[in-house]
Amino acid sequence: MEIIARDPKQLGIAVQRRRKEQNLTQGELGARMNARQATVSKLEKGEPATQLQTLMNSLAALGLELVVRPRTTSRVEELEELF
Amino acid sequence: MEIIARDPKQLGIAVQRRRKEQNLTQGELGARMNARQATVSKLEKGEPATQLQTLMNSLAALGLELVVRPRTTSRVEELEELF
DNA sequence: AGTTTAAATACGCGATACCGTATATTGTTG
DNA sequence: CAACAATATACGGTATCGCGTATTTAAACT
Repeated sequence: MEIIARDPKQLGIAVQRRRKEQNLTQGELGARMNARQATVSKLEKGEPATQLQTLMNSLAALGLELVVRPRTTSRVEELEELF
Repeated sequence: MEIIARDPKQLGIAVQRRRKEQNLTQGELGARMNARQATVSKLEKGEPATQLQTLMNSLAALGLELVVRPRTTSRVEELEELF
């Protein structure tokens, strides 16, 4: 399932959802990414100062990846670039 | 254009590519996201300790968004989950 | 209700972000 | 090659991470 994330909070939700799908606790996920349970907690809560490394490690541990793409405008999928 | 990012470095590359497409300097992008040119520089270089906030602000300023999805396995696009 | 498991918080610590400001490098162009 | 533009680094300062360790809430289950 794809989740669009435009802020740290949505990223946290995506991580949490996936973690639960795999029936992992924060502690177990933390163990797989060499982070503490408390760190996973903050990440899932959408702490904006979380480090990129922490996010990417969690995604790797959960078998997720990111795609960077132009913002979709929901309505017109193919909106033209400014140039 | 979509860019798959599995680590901070690839994220930095995605940001930089987009910034150049818009003919912006690091300083100009920084101004749009309330960050210093030096911060943009580190982000684009893939500094792993960069904060999520910094990344998300840059994406917003560039009209980009993230999609979180299961890792693609390149070969067999539809590989089954363990359960 | 009471016990156990999980998640959210806390304290001190070392490391590093990002800030303002500034400079050193590197690139580009005439 | 000179001159300017852009990027990479640097210094002191404040803030916060993530760490180890631990505790406090909050959930879940018998």
